[in-house]
Amino acid sequence: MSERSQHLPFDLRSLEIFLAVCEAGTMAAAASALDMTQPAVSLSIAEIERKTGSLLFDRRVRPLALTLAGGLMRQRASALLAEARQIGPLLRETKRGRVPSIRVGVVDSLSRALISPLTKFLASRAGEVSVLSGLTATHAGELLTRRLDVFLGVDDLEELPGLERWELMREPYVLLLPRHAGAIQSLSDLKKLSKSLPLIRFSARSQTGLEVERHIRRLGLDIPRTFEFDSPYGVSALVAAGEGFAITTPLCVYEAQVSSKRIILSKLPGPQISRKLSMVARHRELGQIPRDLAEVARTALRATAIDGLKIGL
Amino acid sequence: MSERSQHLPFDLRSLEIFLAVCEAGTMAAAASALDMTQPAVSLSIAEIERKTGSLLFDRRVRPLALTLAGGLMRQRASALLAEARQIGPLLRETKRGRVPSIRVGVVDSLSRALISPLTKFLASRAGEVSVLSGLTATHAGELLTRRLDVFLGVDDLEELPGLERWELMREPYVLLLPRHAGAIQSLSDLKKLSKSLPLIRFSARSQTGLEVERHIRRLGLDIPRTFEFDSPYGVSALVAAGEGFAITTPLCVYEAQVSSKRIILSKLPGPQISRKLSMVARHRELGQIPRDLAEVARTALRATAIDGLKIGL
DNA sequence: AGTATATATAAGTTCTAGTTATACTTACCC
DNA sequence: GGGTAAGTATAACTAGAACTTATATATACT
Repeated sequence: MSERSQHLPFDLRSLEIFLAVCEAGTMAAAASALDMTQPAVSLSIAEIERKTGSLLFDRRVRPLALTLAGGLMRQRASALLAEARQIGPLLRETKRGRVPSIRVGVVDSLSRALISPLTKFLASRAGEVSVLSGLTATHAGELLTRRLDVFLGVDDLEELPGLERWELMREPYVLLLPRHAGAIQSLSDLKKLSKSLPLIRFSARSQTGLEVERHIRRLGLDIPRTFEFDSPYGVSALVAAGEGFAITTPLCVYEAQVSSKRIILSKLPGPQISRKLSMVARHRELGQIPRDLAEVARTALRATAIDGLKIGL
Repeated sequence: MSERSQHLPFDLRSLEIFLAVCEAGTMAAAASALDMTQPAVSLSIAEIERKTGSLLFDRRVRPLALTLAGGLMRQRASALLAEARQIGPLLRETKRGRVPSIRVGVVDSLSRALISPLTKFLASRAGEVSVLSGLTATHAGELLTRRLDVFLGVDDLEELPGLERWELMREPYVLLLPRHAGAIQSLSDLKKLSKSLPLIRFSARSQTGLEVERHIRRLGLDIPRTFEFDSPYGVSALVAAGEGFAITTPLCVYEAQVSSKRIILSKLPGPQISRKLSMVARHRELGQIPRDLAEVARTALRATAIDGLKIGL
């Protein structure tokens, strides 16, 4: 009961009545427009005034004049009702399996491979489609704060509850070398290479960068930090320019679209590592859409990976 | 009764309950958070679902999962409630004679004279102040569609009901000539002038332009249409450049701020005409504010008109 | 001032949102 | 797989909000 006091000083019905009075100019006219009696309208207005503690109309004049507070209430109330009235029809849309708007985050290294097929699919399931590129870590935060509905990236946020996850594919980390570099067969070849050419790195802000770094330490390589990039294009472009070599993945290379004449992909010597690409959405909020979306993404990634092979792995 | 059917399928209270369930994950938990019983929550949710015709939760799983429609409802409902909760506090602001936001239109030719004093005054009466410049005709439309609260211009919209009007001042139309032109004493001097120099006009979209045009016809002058401008600056600048002469007003000239070395203001020969500057607001919606605002505007215009005289009238 | 038109108040009625009590589901655990 | 704990739905009831009719009071117009 004590809770009730902090409640809203009006409900949508009373706002409808208030607006009807604003339009009609008198309570009596509003009452007949709303098909109710004049005292009901009078009481409803009086109730809002009592609960808000503000007079909305100046009763000393006829037709009624809005007070300062009343004018403000009119602006706000009409906006509020307009939005409220949209909701019902929007809900009905979802019954055809369509959602009014959907926002998807795609990690930079997949955007070239996925943006077009995802958008095409989503257009059939949503009225408004936003596809945002960026880092997985950023997207994870945005998913949790509801600025994104789904993201596709390299972290499945295993530790967080309330999410649904789909594995899209795994891809191996590989060596990306300038065409002129010799073949790298063994770990000692790699160590030698790292003396003559710098390692072009993914920044530690990216999940991929962190994994590469961890692996380098595991291999016992101690390579100074010279170049680092947030984006797959930066890494591949520098390798293509002969400025260094990189540890990356086929899809990252595909993403960058650098000329395949200037680069070679080769197997990483020593223990193999791979990265897992996942899709993450809030638990059961989008019905069938995530499941279908994951399938579309898998198909697109498989197709791209096959193309990616042509680069020369 | 038949009316009731087209009503909104929820009210603000039921949205609060719905959101509490979304956050709590179960109806029972939401009920205790809201300090009510579980069946009440269950019934409230069921009622929204019945009225919207959309299932919001998937009951076959626990904790409850949002359906497609439920996810959408969650987004919309939380936005709607956030706005609704702002209204109460905003209304309270108005009790100190302050209004949360006010939007004022000022006709271009007064903006230099008025913008600073009006803004200063409004800052004491509103939390958010917008002052927009433009043509009176545009502002009139915006006033009626509630995108403006007040405007100051050259039309008092006499024919429209539901508005309050304040006269700010009258100012005479005058001749604006390049410094090198000879004195114009009589109508025949003016006719002669119009053979050698073009008339720089206000566009017919502006109220001032229409009045000037009407007066020219009344004087029997037939002057070809060469230059026309929406803004006072355009007109004055061309006169200052020696490209023509104009029929304008002191405040329009002041507005343009062209060098007084290049221009002369002189009395219009023949019958005198003047323009009336008015302020218009929707009837009794802003309390005392319009009355005070009009006084501020009058003071500012008088001060400017005296300065304006120094230009050389 | 008198009349017509609005608004406020009073008293009674209906209907809704809440209650308690209980039956039914789902999830989980041995 | 059956038993148990936790959650949800349904039924029957109640308090109070939202309306109603009836009537008193205030404002505007002539």
